[in-house]
Amino acid sequence: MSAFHADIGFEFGIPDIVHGRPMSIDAGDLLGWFDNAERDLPWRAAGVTPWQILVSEFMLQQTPVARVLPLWTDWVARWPTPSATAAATPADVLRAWGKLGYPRRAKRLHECATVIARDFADVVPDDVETLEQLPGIGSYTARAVACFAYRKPVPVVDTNVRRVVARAVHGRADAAGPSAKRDHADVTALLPDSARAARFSAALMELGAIVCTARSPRCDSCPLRERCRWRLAGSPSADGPRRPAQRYAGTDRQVRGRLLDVLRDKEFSVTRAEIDVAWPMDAVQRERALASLLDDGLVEQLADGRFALPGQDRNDSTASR
DNA sequence: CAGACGTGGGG
DNA sequence: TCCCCAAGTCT
Repeated sequence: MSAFHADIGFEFGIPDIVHGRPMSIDAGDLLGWFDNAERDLPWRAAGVTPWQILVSEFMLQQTPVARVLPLWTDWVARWPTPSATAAATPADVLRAWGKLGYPRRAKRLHECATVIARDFADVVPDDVETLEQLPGIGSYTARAVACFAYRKPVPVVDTNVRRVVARAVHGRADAAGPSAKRDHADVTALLPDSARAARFSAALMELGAIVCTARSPRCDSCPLRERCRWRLAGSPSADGPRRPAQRYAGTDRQVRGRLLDVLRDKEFSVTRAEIDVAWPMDAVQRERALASLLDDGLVEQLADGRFALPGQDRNDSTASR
């Protein structure tokens, strides 16, 4: 048993053999599990278009599935294509986004739709390089779209994948700092034949999302438990320093959220006074938050000094002429 | 590269 | 209650 453990040289890229099979993650194990455990998420249904998948990826950035679920279906029914989305005003899009969080994503999604409608004939690009150039699309989202919408065998690395790889392959309690080059190399090495690669990536993410979770992993029901290096090493706890938890209460982010909330709820524009009551405690902070919202294009000031969501319909009785 | 950027639910 | 964290992107 001790000799067994001695063979686990996870400091090196040696493809160790356990029970006659390669170490780390076996595609068959993972895919077999996924066939039964896959969640029935609406954006995975047959007939969902690349654009609609892209919308789900925007919404899922730093946001739990449970909070995206109630929004996505109505959203894609209302704006099924890039051109339909582009035809809406940013204000419409920001309102539909509601309190999903990080409203800049909504703005970028609208910008992304505009570019795709105008420059790509309303067709979402299928290659990572092109996708990465679009507003709001970074390395993860570009790969997710290429993989999940177009079935391309590209590595898709999100926080779930990084955690699963850190544990199962590297024997660490959690992922080290992100490193695109290393992360992609890690996953590329795991990818099975191109026919199964896309589903493998979906399965890897799914495992991290519902089994190999950050807080309390359910190793007992993990399809990788027999060869997971972290588990074989005795599931050691994390060693490195915890990065300080980010505060929210009292931050500019909270103020921005509060101000935007006022604008979302008003049908037309609002006065400076209405902005002020949304955050009366600190005028300096309030002005800073408002300025940043203006700067981000999330809010605009009208000629009469009132504030509104960008592209907001001004045709109300109080609008100046 | 560290820090900003929303929001709310679960342990 | 408080803290952690959830399919990242941009500067």
